[in-house]
Amino acid sequence: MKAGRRDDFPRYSRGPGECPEVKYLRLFVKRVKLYEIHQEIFRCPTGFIPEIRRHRNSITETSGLSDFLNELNEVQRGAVTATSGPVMVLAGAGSGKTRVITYRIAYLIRNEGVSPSNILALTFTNKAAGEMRHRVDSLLRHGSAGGLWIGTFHSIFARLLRNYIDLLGFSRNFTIFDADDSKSLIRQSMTELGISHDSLPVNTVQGMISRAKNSFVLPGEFQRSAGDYNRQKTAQIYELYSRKLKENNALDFDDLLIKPIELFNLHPEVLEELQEMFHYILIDEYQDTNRAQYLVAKMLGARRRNIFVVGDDAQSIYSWRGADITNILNFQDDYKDVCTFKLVENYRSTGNILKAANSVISRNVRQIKKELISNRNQGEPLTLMEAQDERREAEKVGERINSMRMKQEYEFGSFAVFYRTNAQSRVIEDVMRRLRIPYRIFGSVSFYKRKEIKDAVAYLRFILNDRDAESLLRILNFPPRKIGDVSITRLREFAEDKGITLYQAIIRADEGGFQQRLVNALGSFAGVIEKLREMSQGATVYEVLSELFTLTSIPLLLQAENTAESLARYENLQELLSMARDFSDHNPDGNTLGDFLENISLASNYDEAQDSDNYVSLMTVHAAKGLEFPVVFITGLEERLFPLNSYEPEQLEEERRLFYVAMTRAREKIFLSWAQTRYLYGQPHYCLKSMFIGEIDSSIVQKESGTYLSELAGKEKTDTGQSLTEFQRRQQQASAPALPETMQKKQLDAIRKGTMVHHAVFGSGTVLDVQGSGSKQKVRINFRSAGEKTLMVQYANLSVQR
DNA sequence: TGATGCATATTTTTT
DNA sequence: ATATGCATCA
Repeated sequence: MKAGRRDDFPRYSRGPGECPEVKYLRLFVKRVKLYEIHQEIFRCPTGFIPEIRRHRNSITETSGLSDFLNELNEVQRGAVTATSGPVMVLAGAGSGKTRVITYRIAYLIRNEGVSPSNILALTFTNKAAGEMRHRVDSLLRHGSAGGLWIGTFHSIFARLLRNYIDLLGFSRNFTIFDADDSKSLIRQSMTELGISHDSLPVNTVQGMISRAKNSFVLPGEFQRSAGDYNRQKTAQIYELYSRKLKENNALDFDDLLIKPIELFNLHPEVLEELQEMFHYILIDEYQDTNRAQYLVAKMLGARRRNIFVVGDDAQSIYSWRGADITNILNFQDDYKDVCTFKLVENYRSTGNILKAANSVISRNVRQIKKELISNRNQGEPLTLMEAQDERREAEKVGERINSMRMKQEYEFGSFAVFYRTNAQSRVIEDVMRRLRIPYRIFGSVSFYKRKEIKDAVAYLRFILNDRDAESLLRILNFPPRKIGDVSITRLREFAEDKGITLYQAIIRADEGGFQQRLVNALGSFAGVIEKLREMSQGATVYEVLSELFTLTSIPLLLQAENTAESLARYENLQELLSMARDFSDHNPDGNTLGDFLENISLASNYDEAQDSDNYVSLMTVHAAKGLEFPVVFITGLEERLFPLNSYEPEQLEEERRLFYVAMTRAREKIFLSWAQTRYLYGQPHYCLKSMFIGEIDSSIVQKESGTYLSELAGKEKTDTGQSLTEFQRRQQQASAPALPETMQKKQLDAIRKGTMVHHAVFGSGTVLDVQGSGSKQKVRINFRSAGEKTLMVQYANLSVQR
């Protein structure tokens, strides 16, 4: 993400008297007309006189804006023009959320004379940031949005940290570690601490650390509050991991959010400076903010309190990543004088689609009630498709796409197929290919996560930051230089002995008493690095990368291998090369190696711009958020898949929101589908229809035969789950009798630590421990009469006791 | 040191 | 089914 120019950034050393506000702005107060639209929709404390800051030069031009505001409905207009003090906009799906933010920014600049560089707009995705910038740009005269701070939380704070991080003991050329890098560092930390990866999986630790960071719990506090054994171990790992990050002069994604908070706490003068900088703060997708983001936004906005948040609690689907739905639910408590606007007029979907979505989401308890109102016609009913298995399901989807494309005026690009888990995409993909339907999968392995790309990028990273040992280890023996694990271990010992970094050890390898062959290899490696580093001072990223490829012959090696895979990798490297060239061309004022790397680190695989080709879109429901399609297929609507194993009410509510997001993507038509059996991890499983199907108003759901579900109400009531409460349904499912032979394993998932089980020979006992999974799963059980035994789940024929 | 087979673990993942 | 990490052998 590129936003603004580096040089409009305030220097830390600059005194407060010189801040831009004093230079360009003067203050005056204006009474803003309060919009009295449906009291419920818009409430604002009475007697509230907003303070407005204006740009000296544009005070006069207020009239030209009326046309611009006419493009908004009343509530939207209210949200755009209430420019002072805290504002919350609850924007239902398809209600013109982005429009409100962009118009508000344009309004601030054009009408209120705010300087763009005093506005900070935070988003979650690069795509959203890009779109926002683009739309603001086209609302304003070209160029007048320059200096605007629009970007993702991560990219904006990465930029801020580049200027201040020396205050925290990092240097400004820090590397941003992605999830893989940090996993590997965590793994290292665990090994050093002698903590077995089996008893405490790396993924778990990574999750716990990330969650701690997202909640702004630092290692010290984590340690203090660590209750059980695993958490205590994790506390140690967290501590060591943080130290290692510092040694590497690296920040992980979460650090980009919490380091600013640490910085502000330690250096209030920096915070003040930024508070003087950002007069207006706007946050998109506020329901997805985690605690760290919440804190940092609150700190930045504390002085002027011009904080504007847009979100929809019903679309909060990232709680498992630390998003804290209470941030939006409690916004009104945090800012007592908040103006709240509810956007409920939906411009996207037909009446039936909204009716369906409303009927589903209304079952959630934790929510801010709001019902979307359609301004379109009723449209078609939803269609429910049942298939024997997932293959047949995919075929039905494909056949529908083909027939609708023939009959009606839909093109491939009108269709989207959603699924809950990525694993489901494979079959769909197969079938699409067979039916010759052009498709595109969103969110498969990210370009930047591919090995060859990561290797090349690791070189670039290391050139910039020679403390980045993670990258160093990646490239030291790639391409192979006969520097193996043994040599690396020795090298590390040598480095530790001398108290120098690994790279310094490489440079001084001749002092280490290593084999001459190794010294030579290390020397030639260092030669490559030094040469590239020198070059990187003046040359473009493209030139450095080309030189890298020449010096290391990585592309040549791949070409020589001449397998389909190696050639694909070769192509990817070429792609990287042309990306480097594009980058230099498109970012004339920020195209250093560091800029390029930051861009790569913070890019994601969902960012790719939609090209003009005409294809069906395949993606997970998560990836679909923020998009819309005329026709939507929601597949795999089965219990334990969608909703995915969620017995806790909170999780179930999140699954329901996810389903809500899926439905509200559709403009004209929704197909719901489920399969009676499905392969899961290579094992066939019988499936039950998802409870969500039964939650939709049955008068607008048609079977393929054309019968409405409401007509079947008497016969199939229990089947659709409609007459059952959620609780009853869960109960029924938990005790679902006699799943067929192959299904038993699934049911045995219920066996975990503490479960009471019964065994034909040993009698009853308590599960102490579960090891492994699948057909090799074993359990350790303490039997009341027979004592402790370890049994294979597969053969033990255990039954769960309640 | 590199290649090969074996065991293991598989939600979602804006950055 | 499939990818990934880990241990063992050539």
